[in-house]
Amino acid sequence: MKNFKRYLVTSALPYANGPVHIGHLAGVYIPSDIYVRYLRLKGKDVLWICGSDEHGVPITIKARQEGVSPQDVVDKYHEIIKNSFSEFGISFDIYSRTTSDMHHKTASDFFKKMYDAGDFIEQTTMQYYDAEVGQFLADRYITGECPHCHNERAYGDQCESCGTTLSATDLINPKSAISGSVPQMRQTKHWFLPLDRYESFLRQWILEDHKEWKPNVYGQCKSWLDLGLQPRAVSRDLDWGIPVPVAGAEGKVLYVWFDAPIGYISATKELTADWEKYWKDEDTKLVHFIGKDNIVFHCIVFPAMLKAHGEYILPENVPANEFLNLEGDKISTSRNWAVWLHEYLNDFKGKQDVLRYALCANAPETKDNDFTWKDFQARNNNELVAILGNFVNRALVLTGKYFDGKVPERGELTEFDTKCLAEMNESKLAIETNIETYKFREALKEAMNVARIGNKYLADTEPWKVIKTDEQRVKTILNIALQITANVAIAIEPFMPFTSDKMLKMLNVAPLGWDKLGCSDILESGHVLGKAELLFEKIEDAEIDAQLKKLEDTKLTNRAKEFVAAPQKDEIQFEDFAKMDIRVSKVV
RNA sequence: CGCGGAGUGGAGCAGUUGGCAGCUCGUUGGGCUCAUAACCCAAAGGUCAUAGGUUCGAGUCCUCUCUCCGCUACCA
Repeated sequence: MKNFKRYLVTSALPYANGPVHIGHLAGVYIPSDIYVRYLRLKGKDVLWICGSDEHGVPITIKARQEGVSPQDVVDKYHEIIKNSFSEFGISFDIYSRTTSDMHHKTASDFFKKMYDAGDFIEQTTMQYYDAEVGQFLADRYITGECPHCHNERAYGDQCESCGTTLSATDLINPKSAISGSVPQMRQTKHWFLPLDRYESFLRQWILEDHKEWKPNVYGQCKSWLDLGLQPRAVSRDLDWGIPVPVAGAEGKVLYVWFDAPIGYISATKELTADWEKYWKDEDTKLVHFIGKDNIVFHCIVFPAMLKAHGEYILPENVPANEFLNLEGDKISTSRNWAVWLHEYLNDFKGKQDVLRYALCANAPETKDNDFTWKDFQARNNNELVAILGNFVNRALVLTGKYFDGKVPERGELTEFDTKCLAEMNESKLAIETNIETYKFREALKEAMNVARIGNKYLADTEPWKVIKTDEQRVKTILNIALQITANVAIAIEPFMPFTSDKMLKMLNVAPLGWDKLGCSDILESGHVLGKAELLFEKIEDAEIDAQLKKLEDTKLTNRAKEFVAAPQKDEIQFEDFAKMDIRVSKVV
């Protein structure tokens, strides 16, 4: 395996048309935060890049709906998103945005360089145009009657009733989804990235050289490559975005999916003058953390762009996660079916690590998973409180009681002591291996295992009994229990940084590096410990019920909306009404 | 018959090249009493979605069927 000198980690740019929710966190930001924190603890040279994705049609639509400018929309959500991340300890080195000057220039130059090299093809096509709002319409924004099943609410790209893939021109009686007006066909010119030119390169690079990618990622790429790649438009007719930097391209901007990944580069440039070292040196390991919906862009389109441009390195891995559902239903921004981070922070003050833990322990790494509040409560009460918090409390309380809060001196170790310390050392390796192969759930379990070892150690050595007969032995026992506590603080840092911090304060020590993990001499004897406090508290049923009630209300609201929106049924004649057999009874 | 991922004890998940089915939580019984009724030990509980096939042997490979989720529509 190649030994890289530095790491460049990116996380999918959240789209700035709404706040971020638990799905974002579980799928992308927590895994990448764990990965980066781990690398930093190991003293690696690592940059972690992210920012808001602020262009594209949906933002212009949202702006129109709210009667504000697109800039107002992205300004608002950029702030909310940025704050949520910061509150949750998501430790980007930079959180930038694609409306920045640096990004406009970088993306524009990127396009220009490819344009000059003849990497695009120009094509003039006919497309639907909404004259009322003065905008060309993407297939999705056209509705009409499906030519196959005659569902009247089919979209221009697909009929959700019969599942057929459509083209907007297939629809009977097309209407603009934005204004409701009848769209006209107009001629428009666009630039296309001929992905087919990169097919053989991509086949070799992914299918041969990166067989270690996750099955969901590899399989998806293989499917795309086997189907054959088509040229893909990289421009749009829109007035919100980065203007296509070519003469005669007025009113055209770069397609949001062309400019967004370049945002990783722009943000790195903003962060450091040394940016080229991270993007252009073969000794850099580039890793993209994304959700499964982004696989094609990060594995096919963006690498093709980077390859075409010529100067950049390609990602070493793209560990995409699947999706997280909420209480059995798909998370949805439009249906408000989500746990919003800014709301969680309000409802569960100071409990960032609890959510981080619950989401990591149940992260959708191999398939879609379900977040339930009951599971959240159980994880907190049965694992964080009972195993982690309880062990730390036991070790510190016992030391306070018997030795006045000072680390006691260690005597000779028994065989059992040595065995426990050895187990702790094994945990270190297990955590490392799992993090490095993007198995964060398993890594977290191994980190928690260190606390389990601690609980078992105390249960087996029974210092509260031994103290009556052999104080020297108890000194050794508690010395080891405290060393295990210090180890726990290191092991959980990538996963629960706030808790790790609290533990360090309670142990009264400065931050410890990853290489200390597995050591049994972190705390010197005589060292005075800080004040012990509980790391976690139980979450009562009432709090969980309140959250469930909130979701139930959302469901009712949605149902009410749908009821209003549903078309009325045709009126019937009295004879038809009379055919019905209606009976009324009381359920007791 | 479009393509990809997934379907494993009550819940959530592991199972690498095919070799006696594991983990966390929950449940039951016991132990301990330092600790946030927490901790430790033990047990029960699975025909590995379904139906066939290859093999000495299949959760693992092949084929059929069913279900869920994605697949340049904003959303990880």
